[in-house]
Amino acid sequence: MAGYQKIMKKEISKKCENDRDDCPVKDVLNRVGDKWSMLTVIMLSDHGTLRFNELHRLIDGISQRMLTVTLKTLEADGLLKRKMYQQIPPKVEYTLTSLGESLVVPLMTLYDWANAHMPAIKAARAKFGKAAAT
Amino acid sequence: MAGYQKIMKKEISKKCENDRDDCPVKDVLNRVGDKWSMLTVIMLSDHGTLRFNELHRLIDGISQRMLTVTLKTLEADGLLKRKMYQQIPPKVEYTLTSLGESLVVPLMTLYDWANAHMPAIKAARAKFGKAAAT
DNA sequence: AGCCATAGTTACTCCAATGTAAGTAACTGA
DNA sequence: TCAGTTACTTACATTGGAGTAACTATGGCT
Repeated sequence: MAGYQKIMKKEISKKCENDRDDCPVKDVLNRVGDKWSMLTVIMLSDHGTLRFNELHRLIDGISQRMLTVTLKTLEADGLLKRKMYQQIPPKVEYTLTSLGESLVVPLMTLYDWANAHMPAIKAARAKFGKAAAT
Repeated sequence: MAGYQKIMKKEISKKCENDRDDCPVKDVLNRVGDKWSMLTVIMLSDHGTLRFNELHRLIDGISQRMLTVTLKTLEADGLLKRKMYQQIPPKVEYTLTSLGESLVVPLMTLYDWANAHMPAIKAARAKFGKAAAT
């Protein structure tokens, strides 16, 4: 393993050992790891700007409540911005901030890893299931 | 944004739109995003090989049950391997597989991002909290 | 008058993840 | 004889994230 990664490993471990309620990775994973945030970020990254109901239609299966909740926490974290138009019927547009766009990069890395190693993981699961059944 | 990323973005969106229950990123996030998996992987990555109680002491706050559950799912996914020694009292050693080690790399990317942008996120939260209180 | 649309909110339920506490088997040292 | 060790398992309680459905306000359309 490269020297850089060795140094980072030490650091990551130290942070999470001593400071476990304030570990930034845990914090970020709590956001990104929920059911809808990542999908929302990806949709906005792909389509640029979207209205509430456009997102609702695009993200298959999300309820109105979960969409508002997800959008609110993403907005609170500064990952997207809301633009309201004072008109009837209401119109609100959502767009990723540059912070939100920058999150797409590490997400991509994770996507690459997941995509590359999914077959290995599925094989391991199948094998484990068989071993447990024996 | 670079061409490579644009292509990846299209792909990630397509996968998650059409195939939402089999999106590999969601699957991986479900594992990595839980409360203890990432910490366990990091500890093992840092220390190489650890016994059950060594992990228990190292991961501050984890219960025995959660440690066994976490280790079992990580093992089922092929991210770590168990080595049992048939002796009394029992001795079991846990080590990351190469698959598990490879997961540390994207985790590092996420860590870098989280570390770099945490101040911005905290600032956004503080600002949002104030705006809501008004 | 009645229905549709937008962008939500409110009040509930439900379930899976997590936590707590105790029990298990086999041996060791005091 | 009895506590201590290791690596768990089992049963039960709790909690927070997610789901469902109904309700809100305003105006346009028919």
